[in-house]
Amino acid sequence: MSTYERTCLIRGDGGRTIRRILERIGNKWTLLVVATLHDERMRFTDLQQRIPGVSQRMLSLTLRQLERDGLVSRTAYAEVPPRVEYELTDVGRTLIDPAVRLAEWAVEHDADIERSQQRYDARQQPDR
Amino acid sequence: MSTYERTCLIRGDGGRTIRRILERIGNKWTLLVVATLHDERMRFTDLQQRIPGVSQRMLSLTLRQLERDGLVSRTAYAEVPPRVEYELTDVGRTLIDPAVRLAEWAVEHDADIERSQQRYDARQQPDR
DNA sequence: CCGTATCCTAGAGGATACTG
DNA sequence: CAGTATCCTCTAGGATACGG
Repeated sequence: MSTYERTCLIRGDGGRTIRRILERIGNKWTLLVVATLHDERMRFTDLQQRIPGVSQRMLSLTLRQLERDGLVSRTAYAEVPPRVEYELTDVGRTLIDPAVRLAEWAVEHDADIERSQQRYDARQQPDR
Repeated sequence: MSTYERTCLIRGDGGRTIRRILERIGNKWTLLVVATLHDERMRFTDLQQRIPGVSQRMLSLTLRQLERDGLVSRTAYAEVPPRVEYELTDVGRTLIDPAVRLAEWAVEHDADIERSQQRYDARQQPDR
């Protein structure tokens, strides 16, 4: 597959594909939830503890969306107190690899980018 | 590198890395601009024509951010009328591969996800 | 031709309180 | 324990108009 063909995956349909995926995973908590669930089933509270800063509301919304998309499965046990466990589905697991690639890119180029920003800002705003 | 270690790239620092990259490329037009520039230098107007739906304002903002991050270089020629050309930098080019992986994932699983959503919605909202 | 300035709106996401 | 409900704020992004 040529570079050109591969790039067409991004802009082929006027960007609809890439935009859909970014709407899905581009929000604040989705990839964090997926990564945290990567190797074990987990309860709501466990997730909240392992994902620093997430509120009940946002965790709930994120899980609901992931469940709707079929990336996460939810199992409720009829117990008292209630117990609910979440885990990645097979499809959900396939998301980890591309997500990690992106994270690798980020780690690898973070310093470059920060330096570039500083140079840019220094040039643009020599005042103050 | 184990799956566990790779996943740590995502949540290792409390998600800061993945969030930074998503703030960078998770917006509406960035990846589209990068993909469009993948193989040739291009003028502002060319970009606008090849990216359906982008406004002057958003294209301008997106290019400015990409320039600041060092992913795109901007060359202005002192002519009348003015001519400005944009192209990917070396760092910018390295973003294409992980972005394409993500797009591949999207294409591959889009149908699955849509079916899952329909089943979910049918279960949740049998009313109306 | 290549932008910036201004104004506006929808929705993402936080804080807090309440419930089966 | 595992969530909803409510309220609020802030900003991404669209529309439009203007300027070098």
